[in-house]
Amino acid sequence: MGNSKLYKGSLNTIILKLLEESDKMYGYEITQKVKEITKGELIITEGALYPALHKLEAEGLLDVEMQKVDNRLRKYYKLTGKGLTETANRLAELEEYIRTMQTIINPNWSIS
Amino acid sequence: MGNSKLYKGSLNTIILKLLEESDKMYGYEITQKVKEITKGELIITEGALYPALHKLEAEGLLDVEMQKVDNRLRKYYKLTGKGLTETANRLAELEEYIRTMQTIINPNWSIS
DNA sequence: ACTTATGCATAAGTTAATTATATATATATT
DNA sequence: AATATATATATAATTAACTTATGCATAAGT
Repeated sequence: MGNSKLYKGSLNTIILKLLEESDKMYGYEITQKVKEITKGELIITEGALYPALHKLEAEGLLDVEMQKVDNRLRKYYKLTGKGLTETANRLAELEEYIRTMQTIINPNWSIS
Repeated sequence: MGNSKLYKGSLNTIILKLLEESDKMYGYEITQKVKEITKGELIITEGALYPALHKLEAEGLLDVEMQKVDNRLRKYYKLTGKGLTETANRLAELEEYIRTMQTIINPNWSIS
């Protein structure tokens, strides 16, 4: 993922947010969607994505539904009730993180 | 650090930015400064801080200067020329990261 | 015929953290 | 006087989230 190490730790949040928006998605679709909306800035590799999806499923945040399209297998993931709640939590954490980091970048504390 | 995993990967950037502002600082001072400016949101633990400082030094981004104050040892760190350049790069990466994540949080792409 | 795109999966290695421990002096509290 | 908290640095063992590499399989483009 990404060119900088900062993305480490944010993959789960990204997946959850996308599923909140799109109801259900399959793995490959997620990688393409992220590439599209970030204009190529963020590339989700399979080695990161699939283990992450499996973990979120194991935690009860996602439900899976298999489907065969054009003779190719797709695994559609969607948020569970628990997953929806957790998505809100993760997004709040992300916003808190961004606020904190902007406090550090924008040092009004150096003037005082 | 922090309560969420998002901070993973941003410690180096934080250290570099603080040193850019304050010229020279010692480890313990960094932990206190971060605690202060983030109002307790972000706690830098020693186990994370000192290895990070040593690594930044090994990479040639920081210079060290020992000093004894009140019979206690302090290791003051300051940016090298290379470190100053790298600080700018890391901050640009951080801003790019924040922009990207805000694109994902703020999904105008779901309307189209 | 060959490459690229679609689609999922896992194993080995890396790295930045956490957690725990260690040492030592100074100051505040009971 | 004894004890706890603050100041100051350090490292070792473990964990977690990645990267990199590999593997399989079908569809579409050149």
